[in-house]
Amino acid sequence: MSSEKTPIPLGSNFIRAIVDKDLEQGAYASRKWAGSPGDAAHQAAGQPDTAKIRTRFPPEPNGYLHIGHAKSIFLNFGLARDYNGVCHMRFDDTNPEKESQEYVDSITDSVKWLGFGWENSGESNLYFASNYFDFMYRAAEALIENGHAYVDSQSAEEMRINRGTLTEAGKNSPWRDRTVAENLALFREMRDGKHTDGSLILRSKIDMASPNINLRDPAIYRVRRAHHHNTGDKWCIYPMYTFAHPIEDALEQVTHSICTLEFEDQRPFYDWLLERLAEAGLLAHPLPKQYEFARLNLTYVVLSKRKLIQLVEEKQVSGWDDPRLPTLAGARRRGYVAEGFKLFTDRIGVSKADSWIDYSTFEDCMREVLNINAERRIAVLDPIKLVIDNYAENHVEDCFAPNHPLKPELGKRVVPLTRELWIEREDFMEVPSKGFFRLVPDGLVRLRYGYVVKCTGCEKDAQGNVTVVHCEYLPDTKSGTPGSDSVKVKGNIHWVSTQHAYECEVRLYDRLFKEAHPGEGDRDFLNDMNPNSVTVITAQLEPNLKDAKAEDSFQFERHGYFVADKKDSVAGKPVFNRTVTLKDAWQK
RNA sequence: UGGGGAGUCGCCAAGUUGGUUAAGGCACUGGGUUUUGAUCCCAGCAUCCGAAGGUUCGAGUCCUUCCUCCUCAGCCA
Repeated sequence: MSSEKTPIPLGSNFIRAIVDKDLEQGAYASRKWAGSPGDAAHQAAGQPDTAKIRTRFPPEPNGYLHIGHAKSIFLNFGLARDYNGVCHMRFDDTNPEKESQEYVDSITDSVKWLGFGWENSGESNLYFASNYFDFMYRAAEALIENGHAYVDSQSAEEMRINRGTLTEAGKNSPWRDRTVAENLALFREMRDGKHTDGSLILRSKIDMASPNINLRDPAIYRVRRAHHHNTGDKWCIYPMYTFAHPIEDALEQVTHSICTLEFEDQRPFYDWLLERLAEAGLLAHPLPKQYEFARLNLTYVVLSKRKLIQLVEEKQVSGWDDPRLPTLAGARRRGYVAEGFKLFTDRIGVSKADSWIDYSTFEDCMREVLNINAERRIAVLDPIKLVIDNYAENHVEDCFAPNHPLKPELGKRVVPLTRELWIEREDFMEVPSKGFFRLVPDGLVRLRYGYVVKCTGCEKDAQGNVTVVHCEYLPDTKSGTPGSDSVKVKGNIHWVSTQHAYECEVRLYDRLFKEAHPGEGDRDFLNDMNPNSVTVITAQLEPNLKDAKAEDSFQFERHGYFVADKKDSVAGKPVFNRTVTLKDAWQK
């Protein structure tokens, strides 16, 4: 048995492999944590960090979170959870012009909704990049003092020209050799509001000939007179992402800084900056390391912030929480559930390969958890009347329907049976197509949880449309009675008593786009929108559905999963959104 | 055409230091169960790892060349 292979752990991916190795080698064992973010001196006075690893989820509060962010959330928070670490919730708010409290609120809501928090044993790991502006300023001065940064007087246009191209080296700025004293004075003037927006900029001094354009003296601090949602008007200079992000990670003692692939080229600067600050004594080793993974691409949706904003602003959808949008706020209203997101992220994995996930994979995950969690109810979405001609006119009879076929402990509920019922229009065919085994003239079918009935015919209007279907019931065949099995039928249809039904608005949602890759090639993505992405109907529901609370999910049997709308439901009068249909091997 | 990445079954994705039969999931296809044409169960599903050469007793894993795709030239993140 020496050749026994060790089983591959579930959810194994390259990032976990890195963490495993780091932990095994004790790469971060010497870290200290003073209970809050801070520089080398601050952390040195703390205790050995009990968190084995620290990760962070660092959105910019300039929009709503979407399904793509969910991947990052589960990755970062999930890693921390699985490795006895901590994941920080951090707002990367270094660009005041785009950010707002509204976005901060929606983001925290969504992350909590997915099941994560940042309170750990009395410590809140909710942070803002803007909390670190003082340190960032100090770090910038340290860079200047050590000859690693300078104030440039070139215009943005001049800088662009002198940056060179992908294949040609850039040219040094004529201001690159200002003295430390001069740079320091100028930078302080920038801070003190002595210079207009855009007139001066602080740049790191690295190499204008670097083949990596991100190393050609990247800008790190700009003058920008804008009100910040958090720091108000305290600052008129703001750090750039490139400069701010590594510092945020370091101050928070983050070990594994995980971001998407497009930041790969920034990693050399990330390391360069942190090393320079460590040399200056502002930070201590071990320093955080950046790792990149492939962002999520999902068919039939758009995840770009620009496009999402366009859909909302042009009122193509009802708002950021439109149930058809891939935003987490929209997904929640749609009835998608957090546990389904977890399943989804586990299922798609994490790698560096660009990939497109079929939207159906996402839907399947939702079906899978909803199948387990959602109680069953009966709903007739496209009603047509069925009359049981041999059933007593005013009789009301109790039928018993299990709340969940997989969970008998959830009990049964009573649904009233009467002479006139609503059934699904598509469950009757006067001339059946091949393979159809529901209601047909002279055919037998079971009224689910009730009796077997025999169809006796139908009535039609002047146009030939069926208006009423007639049948007769077989008295000994009631579900749950000894005789119920006496007659075997293949068809099984659902129904609601016309006199008891809850007439209700139901929104049938479908995909927002009709193309797998909206806007692919030179098409305008708006032209790829599905004109039938929502159909509002009036359905006939089983009466107790009136008591559904907002955000309660149900399986409407034989149809799919539906949720009582979070926004438009009122007590005693919920309205429902279709989350996802059931799989249907017949219609396809 | 410079730099940095990626290419394993229809869609994802494991494949540590080369070791001999290429995980797993989803989808799909059969069959069974079923008062949801759902669920569930069982079975099947890459002689091949972007291509071509090479090294080796042995290569998805090493070397060479080539191909394809993504990404970087904001005082955005």
